[in-house]
Amino acid sequence: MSHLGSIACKVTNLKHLTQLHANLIQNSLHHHNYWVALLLTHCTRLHAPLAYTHLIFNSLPCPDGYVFTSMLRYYSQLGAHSEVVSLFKQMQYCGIRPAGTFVYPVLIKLAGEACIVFHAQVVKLGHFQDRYVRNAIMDMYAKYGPVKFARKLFDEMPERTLADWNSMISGYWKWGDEVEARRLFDVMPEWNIVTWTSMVTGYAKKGDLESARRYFDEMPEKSVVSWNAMLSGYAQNGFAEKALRLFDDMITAGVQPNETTWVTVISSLSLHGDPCLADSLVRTLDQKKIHLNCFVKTALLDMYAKCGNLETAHRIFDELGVYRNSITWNAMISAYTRVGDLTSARELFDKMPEKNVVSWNSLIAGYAQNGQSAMAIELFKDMTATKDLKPDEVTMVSVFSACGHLGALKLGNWVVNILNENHIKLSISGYNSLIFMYSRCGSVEDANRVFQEMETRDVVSYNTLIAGFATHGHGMKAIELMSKMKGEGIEPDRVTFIGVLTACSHAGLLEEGWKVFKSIQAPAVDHYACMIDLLGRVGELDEARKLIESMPIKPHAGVYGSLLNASRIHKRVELGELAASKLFELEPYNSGNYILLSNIYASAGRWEDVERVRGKMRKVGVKKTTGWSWVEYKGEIHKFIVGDRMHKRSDDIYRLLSELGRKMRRNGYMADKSCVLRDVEEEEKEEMVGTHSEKLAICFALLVSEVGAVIRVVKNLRVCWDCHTAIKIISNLEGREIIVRDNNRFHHFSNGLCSCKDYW
DNA sequence: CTAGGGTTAG
Repeated sequence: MSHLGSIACKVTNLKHLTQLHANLIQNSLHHHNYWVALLLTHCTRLHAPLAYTHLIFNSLPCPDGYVFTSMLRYYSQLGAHSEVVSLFKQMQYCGIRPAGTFVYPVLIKLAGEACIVFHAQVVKLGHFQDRYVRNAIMDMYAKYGPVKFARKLFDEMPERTLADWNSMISGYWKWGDEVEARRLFDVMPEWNIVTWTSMVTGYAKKGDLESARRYFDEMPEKSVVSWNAMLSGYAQNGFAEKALRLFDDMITAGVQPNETTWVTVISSLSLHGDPCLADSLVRTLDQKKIHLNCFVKTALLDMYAKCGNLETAHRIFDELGVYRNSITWNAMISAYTRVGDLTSARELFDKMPEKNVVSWNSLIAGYAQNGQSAMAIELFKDMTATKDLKPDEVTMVSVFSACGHLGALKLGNWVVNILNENHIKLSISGYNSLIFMYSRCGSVEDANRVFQEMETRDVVSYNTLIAGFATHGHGMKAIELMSKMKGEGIEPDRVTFIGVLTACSHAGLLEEGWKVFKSIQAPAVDHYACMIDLLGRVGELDEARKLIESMPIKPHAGVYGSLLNASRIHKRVELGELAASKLFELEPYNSGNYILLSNIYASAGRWEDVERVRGKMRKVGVKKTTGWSWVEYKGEIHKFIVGDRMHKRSDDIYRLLSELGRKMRRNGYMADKSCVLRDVEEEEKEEMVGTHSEKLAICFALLVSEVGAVIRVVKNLRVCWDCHTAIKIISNLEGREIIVRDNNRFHHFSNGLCSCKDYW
């Protein structure tokens, strides 16, 4: 017996546990309640697999109260609520009287919403005299609410232990009541490590790291838990470097890191995405013979995934087997979405047993970030149909972004309704995504309204609205907003200047643009590209060329792209050729450059050169990028591609198209080679042939929309110039306002005119 | 036996 006792003391991992188990079987002690209860306790501590724990529990012919209690604890740790309840029933069925001291704390922690019932039952059974039980109930109210009930019990207690004070304090932190938490801390008779640590965690969760650090430094003594609290405070608030430095301090202070410490350290390191660092970390863990529990393994999985090593990540995922929890699944799902493998991500998501908000958010964000906005919104619709799950701010950020990309204002407003219905509070980044959505949906007024409503704004808020002004061609407003942000003490960054210069460019504000450009300390390549775009659009092409020649840094494709586009606007063949030759070196597979150059030749009537460029395209093997256009109608996105025949209203659309063609000719519009009715010709056989997508989308909108309503179309590329002319005519003939959003700006057509100046 | 620390999504 005594040797078993010494083995039992040394159970620090699952291998030891199975050894002890084997020893018990050898000594025929595996039907002994005492030993089984001990084994089950170890199972809880070591997060043993469910099947193994069941095996131990089921081997007992008649478990007693202690064995049941151990099993309850195991389930409670897993969060297996229904199992706890059924085990509790089984216990009562077996006639085992619940030992309040042991059973109730376990049950109560799981009960959550059912807490009042348990509270009553405990009082009825007379367990309320027990201070552990009393603390457990109070702690339950403190954690799950209403926190007022906890306070009532706390105030009515005949005597209060330190644990009661501590429960109450962490309860207040949990509900965000910093004032009350601090007040209690200040008036309580004595403090221990737990008290101090709760204060550190409380402030850290609030994001007030200075206060957290102050309490941490003032603590008379620290445990690993205290260090871990401070570490995760830094890590959770995005200060990975500070966390790692604190970890060094911890080692210097001679504190042994435990598994929890490593979890935080690994997650801080994984932000670097450095494979070498990952390998050396794993070696360190191996050298120190650190036991890897499921938390550490999940953190490692995530780290490998972020370093681009998906094979190892997946291996860990497989190895974890029954140890997998929802976080493991989520980490694996986002590992796939990060590399754009949405099929695998979706597969995992569908297989996942218990999905939570993060699972949905990961996949929705995955779709949104990989250009599948419509899918993101579909998934969000599925999510809202799931009753026991509420979207949160993170969900909204992705969905707003998706609506913005689609330019789907009605959908966006529907999402805003859901936001209000669920009383979701938005942080700065939430508001920023809302600003983005409204400005990309064409409602820069709403974007501005949201911006004005914000209590605090960051540089992204300003940048987003400035970019919104830029796409709408409001140059002066963008410049004014930049002055305003300076006035409020927020320094413009690289992105701000890109926004303002783009705005100047779209509004033709040469002088103001120059001023802004000259105010940039060390302009980046992108700023040069914007400035060259501005010079080019207003016709200062030689100035633009001079600016390129004077650049202290190597120009990139954007710079020559601006020059090429300007050459197209102002029909400068030789300059266009120069820009194009650079571009064919820099990005030979970008079809847009070939198209622009051939358009320049076409506008000069140099058809042989047009043919030559097309020949070059074929030779290099460049395929024309497929452009999509879409229209929002009744909460659905209707998407069109060149020559689309897939849409269910296709026949009607083409009928309308030819009707429009006849109408144009009757009104004297000529269909010449460079304009109006020209569609992609047979010559581009291998590619998509037919009517351009924006024309199809507009026709669809004409069919379904109410008379006189504004038509809104989004295209994911530049509106091609012949379509641009055609849309002007359509707006005139049909008396309709048509708004087309490009990949970089809004075109506002009415009465045969367009708001932009750079198309013929 | 009660109270403090952990991994995932924007």
